[in-house]
Amino acid sequence: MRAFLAITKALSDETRVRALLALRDGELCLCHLVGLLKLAPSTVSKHLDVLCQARLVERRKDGRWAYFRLADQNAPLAVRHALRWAVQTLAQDATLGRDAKRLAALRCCDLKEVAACYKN
Amino acid sequence: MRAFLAITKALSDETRVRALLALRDGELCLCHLVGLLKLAPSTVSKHLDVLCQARLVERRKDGRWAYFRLADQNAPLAVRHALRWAVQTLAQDATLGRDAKRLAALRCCDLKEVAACYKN
DNA sequence: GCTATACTTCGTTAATTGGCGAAGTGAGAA
DNA sequence: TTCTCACTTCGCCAATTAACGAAGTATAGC
Repeated sequence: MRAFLAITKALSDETRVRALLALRDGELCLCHLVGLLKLAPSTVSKHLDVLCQARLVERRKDGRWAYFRLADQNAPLAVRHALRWAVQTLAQDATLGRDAKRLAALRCCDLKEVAACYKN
Repeated sequence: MRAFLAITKALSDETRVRALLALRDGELCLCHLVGLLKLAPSTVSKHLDVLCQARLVERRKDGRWAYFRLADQNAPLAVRHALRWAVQTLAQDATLGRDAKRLAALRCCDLKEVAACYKN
């Protein structure tokens, strides 16, 4: 029950769902997600932590950068099924479609450039 | 996205999950659920309303009694998949197992007897 | 009609949660 | 070793939410 509720709570916030689905096409670092979601880095970091606690997302540290990616085959069955359900259900979502376009652009940028989101 | 979040929010509270899964073996009236969950009738009614809004549960009025049952084949695909996922994932849950036992007893009782939960 | 009853709605309260900026951490650059 | 920078943690505030009891609604029985 605990693991189940961790998953449903993680999926019950639009910002977190957008962050999660943004990882469909491969890993991103936090500054990518900050650029996409246009929220404070601390806020985005916290959301990603919730997704990691639920095991929907995995974190990888590379130097100063933190990369996030969707859970893989090693994740619990409940997590994999939840991911599949979410991706299928939201396949046609308009907001996520717009996000995907913005992300395609962000992915092409140099990391240094993307990380300019911190320069305020 | 709106429908998706309605489902995940509905599933993100333990009380609601217990109420939902209690309906696995057929419909129940509110007083059954009040007896199971041991919460105020107004609280349980509100939780069931959230589940109905998400279309996970359907409500049927029969005289003074309100019966609730799981969504059927007419429900949206997203709802049916969510239900299947929840039931599968929580198949072995200890709390829900205990609930099932208590429910088996409650189902045998006369409705008048069950509705004694209002007599406080 | 009138009353009792099963449920819902409303208003309040306490706890949780999402947001922010400031301060802290730790790895690479200088 | 000192500084910079990407990120995380902390403390705060506003908004949301789960809980309750009281009041409202509607139906069965007298």
